[in-house]
Amino acid sequence: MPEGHTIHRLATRHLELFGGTKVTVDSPQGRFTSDAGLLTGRALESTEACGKHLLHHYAGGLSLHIHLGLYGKFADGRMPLPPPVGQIRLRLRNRRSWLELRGPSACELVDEGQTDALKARLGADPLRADALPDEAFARIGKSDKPLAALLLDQSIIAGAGLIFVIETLYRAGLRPTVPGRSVSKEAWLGIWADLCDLMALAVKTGRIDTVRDKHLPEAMGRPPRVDQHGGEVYVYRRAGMACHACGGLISRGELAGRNTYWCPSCQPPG
DNA sequence: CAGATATGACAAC
DNA sequence: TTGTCCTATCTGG
Repeated sequence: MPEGHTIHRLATRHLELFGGTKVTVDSPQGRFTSDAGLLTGRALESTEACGKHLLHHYAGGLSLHIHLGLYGKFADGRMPLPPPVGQIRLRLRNRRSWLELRGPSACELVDEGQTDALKARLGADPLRADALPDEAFARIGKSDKPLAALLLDQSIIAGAGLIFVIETLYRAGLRPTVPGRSVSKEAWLGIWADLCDLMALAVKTGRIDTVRDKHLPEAMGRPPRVDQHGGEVYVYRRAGMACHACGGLISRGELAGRNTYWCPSCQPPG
């Protein structure tokens, strides 16, 4: 679930449900109990997504910082509260709605200085209107590291995760392993624009779709893809399957402990 | 029912 | 590069 588009949707959703109201917070699991007490009774003033980080800003200069990591998940609904199931780190409610958080890698209270520090260590977020691609290119263009690793580095680009990165590289015709140094300024601007488009679409739809119209199932006479993240993609988790464009078999590799995927002929080496 | 796996990030060698 | 953390879900036996 949690790439940047998910976090941006959550920021909007949480403000809709809880903005301007005082919240009651607890931690059925017990790992956020004392902090829950500090939040209870405060009004949610605004929410914000910075890359994959979610911030709730509460009255009195106190903010809730959440990072979902690999497994984190939110659920919400209308009151009354359902009986707690599983490990609920944080539960938040007002008169009308409830919110549950499970499995985050970060769930903590922070002050303004800490939110500033967080933002300072993040790179450009393709989902933020004010983001510019130049600083990222300054780092990519002088690095020997694989391009996929550079794009996943949140201090270079904030918010893109494995699916967006792997799919964007497919669409650019570049292997995940090409060194950053080998990417031209023009190629980089194309990748950046594509990330902005794909991620903005995902914010609208709530799923990651990267397949161009001419390669969609309807156009290609193939069955639509049904799986966990739900979108139509070219290569992510499609190792051994046929490339939608050329019919060749998709490859899988490993990069810093994560799976990478590419089409050997659509993304030629070097 | 055990084991593997997951869209992430970090510390420690 | 390896290990660790967090939780749910899917796989195979």
